Amino acid sequence: MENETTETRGRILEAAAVVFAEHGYAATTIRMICGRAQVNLAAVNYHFGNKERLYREVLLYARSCAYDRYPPTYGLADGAAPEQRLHAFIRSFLLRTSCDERNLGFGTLVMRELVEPTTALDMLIDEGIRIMFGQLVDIVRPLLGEQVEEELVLACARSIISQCLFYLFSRPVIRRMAPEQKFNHEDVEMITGQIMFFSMHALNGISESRCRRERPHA
Amino acid sequence: MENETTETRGRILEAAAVVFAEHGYAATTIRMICGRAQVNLAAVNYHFGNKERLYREVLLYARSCAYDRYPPTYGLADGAAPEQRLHAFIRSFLLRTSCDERNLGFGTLVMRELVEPTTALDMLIDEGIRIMFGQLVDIVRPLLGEQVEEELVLACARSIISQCLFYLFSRPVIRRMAPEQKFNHEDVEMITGQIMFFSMHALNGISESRCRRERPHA
Amino acid sequence: MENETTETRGRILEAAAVVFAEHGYAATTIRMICGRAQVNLAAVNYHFGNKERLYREVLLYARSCAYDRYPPTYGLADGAAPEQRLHAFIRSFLLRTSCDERNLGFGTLVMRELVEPTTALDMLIDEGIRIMFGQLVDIVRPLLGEQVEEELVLACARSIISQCLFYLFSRPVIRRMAPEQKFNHEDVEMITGQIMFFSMHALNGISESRCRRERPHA
Amino acid sequence: MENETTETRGRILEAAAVVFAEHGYAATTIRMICGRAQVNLAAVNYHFGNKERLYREVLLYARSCAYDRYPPTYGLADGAAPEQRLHAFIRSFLLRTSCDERNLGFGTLVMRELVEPTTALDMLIDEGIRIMFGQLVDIVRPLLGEQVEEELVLACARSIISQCLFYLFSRPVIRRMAPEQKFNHEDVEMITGQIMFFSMHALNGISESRCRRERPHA
DNA sequence: TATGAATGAGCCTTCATTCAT
DNA sequence: AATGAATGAAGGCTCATTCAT
Repeated sequence: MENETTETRGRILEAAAVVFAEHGYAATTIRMICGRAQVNLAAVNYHFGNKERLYREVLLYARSCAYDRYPPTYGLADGAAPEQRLHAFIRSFLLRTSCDERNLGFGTLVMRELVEPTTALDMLIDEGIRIMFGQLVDIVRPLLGEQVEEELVLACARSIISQCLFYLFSRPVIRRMAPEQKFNHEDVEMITGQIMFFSMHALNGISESRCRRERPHA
Repeated sequence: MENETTETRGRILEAAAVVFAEHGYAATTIRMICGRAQVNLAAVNYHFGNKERLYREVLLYARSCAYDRYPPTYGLADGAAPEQRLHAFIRSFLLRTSCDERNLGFGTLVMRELVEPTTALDMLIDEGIRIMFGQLVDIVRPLLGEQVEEELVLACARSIISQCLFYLFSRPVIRRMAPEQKFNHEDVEMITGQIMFFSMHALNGISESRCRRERPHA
Repeated sequence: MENETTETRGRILEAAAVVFAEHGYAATTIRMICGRAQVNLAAVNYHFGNKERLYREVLLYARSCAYDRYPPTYGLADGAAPEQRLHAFIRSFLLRTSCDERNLGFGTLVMRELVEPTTALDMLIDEGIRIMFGQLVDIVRPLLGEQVEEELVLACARSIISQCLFYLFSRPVIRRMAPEQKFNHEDVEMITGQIMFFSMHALNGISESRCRRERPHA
Repeated sequence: MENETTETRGRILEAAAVVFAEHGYAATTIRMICGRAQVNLAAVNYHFGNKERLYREVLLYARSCAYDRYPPTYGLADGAAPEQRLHAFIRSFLLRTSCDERNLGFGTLVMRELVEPTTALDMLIDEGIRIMFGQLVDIVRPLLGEQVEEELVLACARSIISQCLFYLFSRPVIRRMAPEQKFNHEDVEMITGQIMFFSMHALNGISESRCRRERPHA
């Protein structure tokens, strides 16, 4: 065959991503997935072995879809300044984890994995989260000025990434408290601006205060 | 009698809070709860009607326990300055949602509810989250200077609360990436400091930039 | 309650013995058992934990039923001669393992366990088969005369017990080759006679030949 | 071509014999067989129609293998005396049903069929067991002297064959009670000797007692 | 001739819930 | 107030078999 994966296998994968994202691993039944994918109940077992292995493949599949669409350098020209790179990082992060259907629920899946870790979390950390956080650290470091302690860089990176995660985790709350927010693309631009606004003021403030301390008599 | 709750009922409540926090609503079985509480399997349905109603009562119970121990003004003298009030807010938030057993898993329970909302989330929002967030907004507003738009205050409050939530959500990841972090009381003090450091620089920077724009010729 | 076991539990036990004997462990479904016992499908799990534990209890239950009805000394007066004791041993063995319904399929169950051993076989050997065989050895020994080597006693005991087992294992064949055989009580008496006839001639012959060898000049 | 069986078909047959012998008909899955034979999962149904027909062919195949290696006259010269013919019969029976791999589990397969008869048992009886038993009867008859009733001959033949079967059926028990027994070729010679010893004493004793009764005044 | 893909049936087990006491 | 017994529903998984190629 030309296509390396069966059509059935692909249909299961797409359906499973949506259902797992919507209901979580435990509450998702194989029957739900097969019903949505319009395939036989035993197909999951045939193609993936069992529910858990299907879940792991779904995580990888959704991640690759989301990252292919929105890499951390999304919309960024080569040789961009650190501030622009931070902007692109935040924006692509939000887009990647938004509930756009074509992300296959990637954001929600990871979020669920954080709250109810399975063995798949180690996989996500080792092959994704660690790298992603490292990229952020490399972006933040030059923004803090020269010779800044690594621990401070890490703390600032955490403060920034936490603001991005907030719009992932608090989506249900915001949807209830402010239903007019839709988290569509315009909202993402606005939220990116707010996070940038707050964070750049913080980083600049920190950078300046360290300069003053460094050269107090200047 | 004043204490309308029997001992059995109380034992179920305490056991259920821990088990629900550890395994989540769906993965928790009534057998687990009754086993831990050393009561009969039918006791849950007798005292609480069904699993869902027990869960709602558990949320309320855990919240009241955590809030009683760590109110938002925890360790704060009357008439404190805004910056001190922000410090107390952040610190009490972290302590309240830490995994100290006496919090009965309150932080984890809320976090799970965010990821897998049930009808109980509305209850939590209306009777808790909204108030808590309002308190933060009232603390942040004066820190941003006079006549600042409410939308900006809200955005800053979100940026601050998101940093507090981060240490709740990313606990499993941090536990894997940096196992030396224990989230005990010393860690809370340190984290509070980091969040304050980043946020005060941001708030001060924003405040200053607005002053300059307001009175450019001064 | 007065009766120590529930009625449901007892009904399951009796039904399971029959069905396990008829179809074997693997081919027996819990549905068959519950259907026959007229109880809910989950009752097996409630009362016995799982299929395997039920099976072990069935083995013990059927054995105690069969042994209570036909102990190795069945129909034997105290101080009987060795030949009479052998007769009683063989007869009670055949009766115990016959397909009389009140034996709850004990013979068939053990036979199946021999062919398809599970962990339950160790239990049967340690608590039953070993003792039973030891009793036979103690009966055979005096029949072989004085100072006979133990290995010879064991070999003769095996030859005798094998004839008893034959009517257990070859029942399906005999039923097909000689359908007039019913293995009812009269048949058991006749078969006992045949086994005794063959075996006593063998034992007597062995005993005599050893006497001649011992005292060749006598 | 002369060899109408393909290589795949042959591989399945050999693998199936071993697996059926080891696990029994019900517990054997087609996956096990195809896995062992290194053929596609659908090959069984393609070559044999279904599991049951494969099983029947396996029985026939294993029997022909075992009988070709160890015919009832194995190691016997023409015109041998009845006692020698009995010795050869017993010895070849034990060898044929031993667990030597080249017997393809024939003994175990027949034993399982006795315990869990399928329609294949009729086939085995009509085409094998009946003939085999008739041969034994013809050997035993002259050993009992002249003009002996046929029913007595049959009973003695049953007593002898039962001793041979014993070492087939009680293998799991013996393996647990006396693990040093390996049922290799030396063991077969020894066991043959024991069965002969016991049985010849019996047959001789019966024969003599009948002579005495026949000619009491001699 | 041979196979990868797919399927429908069924099994063991678990669970929340209810009932009779 | 509390409990042991019982139940109906459903879930994950396995299996023999079939189909299209």
